[in-house]
Amino acid sequence: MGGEKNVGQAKGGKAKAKTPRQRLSDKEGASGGDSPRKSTKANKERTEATAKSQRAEKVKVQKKVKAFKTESVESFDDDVRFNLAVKEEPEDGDFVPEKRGKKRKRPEDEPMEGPSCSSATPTLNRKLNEKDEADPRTEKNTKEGIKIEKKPRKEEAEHPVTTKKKSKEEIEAAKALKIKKREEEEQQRWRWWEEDKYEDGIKWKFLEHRGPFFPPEYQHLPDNVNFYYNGKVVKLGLAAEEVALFFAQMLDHEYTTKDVFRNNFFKDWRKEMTLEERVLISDLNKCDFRELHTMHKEKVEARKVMSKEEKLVMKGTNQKIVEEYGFCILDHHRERIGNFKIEPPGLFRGRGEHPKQGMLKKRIQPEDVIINCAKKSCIPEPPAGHHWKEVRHDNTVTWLASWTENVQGSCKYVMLNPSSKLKGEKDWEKYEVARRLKSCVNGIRQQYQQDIKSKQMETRQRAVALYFIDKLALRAGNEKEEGETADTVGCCSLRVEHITLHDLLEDKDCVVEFDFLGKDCIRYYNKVPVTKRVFKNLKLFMKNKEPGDDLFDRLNTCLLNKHLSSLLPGLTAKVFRTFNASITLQEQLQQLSNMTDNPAEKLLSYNRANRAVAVLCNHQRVPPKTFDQSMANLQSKIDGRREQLALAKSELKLAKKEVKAHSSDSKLQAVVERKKKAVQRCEEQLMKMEVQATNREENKQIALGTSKLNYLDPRISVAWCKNMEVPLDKIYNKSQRDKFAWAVDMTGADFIF
DNA sequence: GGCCCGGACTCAGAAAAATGCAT
DNA sequence: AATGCATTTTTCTGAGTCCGGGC
Repeated sequence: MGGEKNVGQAKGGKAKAKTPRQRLSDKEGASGGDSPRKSTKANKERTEATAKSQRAEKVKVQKKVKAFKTESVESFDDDVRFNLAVKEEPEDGDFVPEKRGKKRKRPEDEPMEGPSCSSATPTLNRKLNEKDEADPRTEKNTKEGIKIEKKPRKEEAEHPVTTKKKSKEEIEAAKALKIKKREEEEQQRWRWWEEDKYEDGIKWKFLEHRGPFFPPEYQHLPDNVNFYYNGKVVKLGLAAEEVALFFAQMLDHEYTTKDVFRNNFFKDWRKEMTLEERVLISDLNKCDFRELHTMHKEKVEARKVMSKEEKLVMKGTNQKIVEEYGFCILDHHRERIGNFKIEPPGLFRGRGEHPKQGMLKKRIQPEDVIINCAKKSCIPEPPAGHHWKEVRHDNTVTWLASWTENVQGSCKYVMLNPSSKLKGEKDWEKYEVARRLKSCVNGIRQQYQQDIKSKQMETRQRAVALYFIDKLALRAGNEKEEGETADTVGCCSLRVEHITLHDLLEDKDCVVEFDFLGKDCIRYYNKVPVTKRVFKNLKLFMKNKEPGDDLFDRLNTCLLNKHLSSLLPGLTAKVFRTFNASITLQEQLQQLSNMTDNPAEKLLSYNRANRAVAVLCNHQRVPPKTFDQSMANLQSKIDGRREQLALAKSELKLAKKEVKAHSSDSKLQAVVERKKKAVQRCEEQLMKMEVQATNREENKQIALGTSKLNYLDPRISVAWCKNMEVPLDKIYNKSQRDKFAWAVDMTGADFIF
């Protein structure tokens, strides 16, 4: 689990959320910070391991990818990313589709009038019913003008795999059908990127959905499964029993060994008990959940070994739920909802040393849920006997339903799938802002270099922070309320204890050593040479401060972002992350890949470029438990193949000899050809496996997904695929292609970020 | 007029589920 | 063809960022 990786080992003690007024000026003495949080030895060792391999990985990537981050001491100008010549490109500032297709006007009737409730059956329902009879994919428009873009994800269920054996033709036919369907799907896709945008702030004109899906109510345990307290069977009431089961289910998890988790759980559990239960059960250590735990494990196991038929039935019922609740109608188009299921109750699992871990996350009732939909739409029915908290019709927001979660008091939303217009449009815009930054980043960099010399302390701090955000792609670092969350920081909230200054380290001058926990308690460890000016300023910022004091005591994200938006409308700290990630990908792809490479090598290059970004953004993962094993397996496979290749080669030699001996025997010639082919095939396979091994090893604790999904302008990848003649599905899987449909459609080989 | 608080949205890794692949 | 394991994809929900409204 995540926490294990990094939790609590980075330097740093307690969070010290300060209001700006409370902040110390750099001249005033600082109040005493608490002693740094102690970490267990085991934890520490884990950290070291992580940090070490992280460093190793960095070195590796740098070497292999020709140092995307040069460790140059002189100045940041030596950083390759900073030297990027701004290429002249057509200014498409106004967020306009780049090519393909003229703008298509929205059909006149489209905006306002949606389907209305006046008809007997709700629109969504009717749509579904129709679907059963006729293939809706063939009908472009219904009476209401709703186009069906998407079929349920799993086509197979419509054509259940029969138990009869399939002939080759059948398989072929199925394949062809699949391809055809994909094409049709593609044709029916809502090409929103070719339409005009709505006026500012308006997210939709019509929205209809069935409301969220609620998890089933809790059922009592079977009679033969018992909870024991102090060795005696105790029959718990429904409420207490349900919560007990939450804990029992997690018994294998490290969480249940943590004091904070156990205490929070016990406290909240007792609240769910009857008076009697509460009197009796006063010590968690005397609780025996083992039977509940076993039952749970058996249930999981049983699900695994279900028969094919049972699995199919399950699949069918799930599909029905998705069909009914998983889609909405937004401005005449059927769109997939992202999280239409209400989160079931359970125990809160925070990341890292979260002070609230183990608390009870309560069951959400319809009475807690606010529904958002169009006035003229068919209002979703609450479950029988219930009512909604509120039904509103706010088209300036994108959510369909929301509720307040009890542990942190924050809002939760039901929103659309990444493939939807609402998400896609925003995504596109994000990359356009990043591209705008590209065209003026040199000026901004010059300015903050100047600002570092400013007389104003605030300006200097802002400049240094921005330098870090730009150079290291750090997050902004909002202030957090102390004691409410795990102690993590970003750039603006860095504390003195999170950096160490080295005048000289490993042959480099002015090195800043970062060591802190970032988002999700992922440790950031990096040694970075900086300019003399930055170094001197850091020394000054740290003067007379305690380890727990803020490094940038005159700065916060609000101030920083205000400044940034004055430089370029829409510019915020996080745009730098997007920009630097995307530009790094583009440069790395340029440097690493060659048209003459074979397909496997091209993919390796892509992955390496992606990896360079993931390293930059510090996207980590826990190496899979089976990593070493699977690596060894692959290696032995490689060895096996090598032997095979050697054998094939010697056979080829022999055959050649034969041919020489009995010159021009056509049969023997054929044998030689066959052997040649065998050798070639062997070589190819060996190569492929070796590349795979390299890729996997380099990827051991780097997570590529986050950057691919959230930071890399998909148009870079699409253009690369076109240039390199790599099929797009080698890079993006189905849902990624759906998410980036706008980019796939509009991007040509000539795209430059 | 600034600051603080909460709403709305993006981004994040873990875990579950599905799929692929070897035997 | 069935099984079992590895890998990939999807789901889940917590953790950030940023902005605007109200005081």
